[in-house]
Amino acid sequence: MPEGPSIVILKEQVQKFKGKKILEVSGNTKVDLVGAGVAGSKVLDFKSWGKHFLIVLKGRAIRIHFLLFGSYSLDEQTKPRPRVHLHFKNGDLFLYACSVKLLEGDIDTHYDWTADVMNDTWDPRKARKKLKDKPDELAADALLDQDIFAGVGNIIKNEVLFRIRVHPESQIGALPPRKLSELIREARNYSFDFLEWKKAFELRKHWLAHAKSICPRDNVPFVKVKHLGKRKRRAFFCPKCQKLYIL
DNA sequence: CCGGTTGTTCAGCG
DNA sequence: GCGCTGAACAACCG
Repeated sequence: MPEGPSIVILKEQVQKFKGKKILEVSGNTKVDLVGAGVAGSKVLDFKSWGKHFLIVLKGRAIRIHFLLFGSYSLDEQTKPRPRVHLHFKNGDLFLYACSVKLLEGDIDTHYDWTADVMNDTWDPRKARKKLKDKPDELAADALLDQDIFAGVGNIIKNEVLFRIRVHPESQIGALPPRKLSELIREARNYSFDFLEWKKAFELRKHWLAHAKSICPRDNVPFVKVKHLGKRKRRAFFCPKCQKLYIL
């Protein structure tokens, strides 16, 4: 369920609850939403920041993070033990196996929207500046850094690196300026491709590197690393066409 | 039954 | 306080 584009889809799907009053709240979250008086308040907006799904109320927001296994359903409860269940006059929102937090105060004080690769205000120059401060960082780790590329997950990471022909263990500081620009540009571009493919239920079909075994460019077997970089995530890359840049 | 995963946080240590 | 490591958590699939 994770990765930024999936959250953007969720945000679109719950639009019918925007402006509506939460009539009832329940679920097994440890956050005391009932005691906090969430029932009775109106949803002012739904927002997303990277992989965070935000239910904005007056003066506060419920922050949902689906981690690896989280999921949701609309109107029908499809799984046992919802973490959060919001009941509206015109339907229901069920959130399962997610992390829940209550953010107090203006939502804008909690988030830098320009760091979200899917956001209208995404600022590639800021990303570049942050990357400049981490020359030793591996390209694979940098792409997963939510302070720089909020919303990018492991699939997007692998696909972006394949697209721009960069080895995941390349160091950021060793990338030629043009390559660095490509990395930043494709982190956003691929996220929007991901969004469209996911909406069409054909995401996997478009994977060129992630979970694949042969490079579609030159038929060479992909290298598969189980725990690559400091974030120790799965990596798939072509030893032939993805260049290793080292300082 | 076991191993693996589109992710993050926190305790424990040096 | 920092950086690193491993554990913990969660649900489902093959």
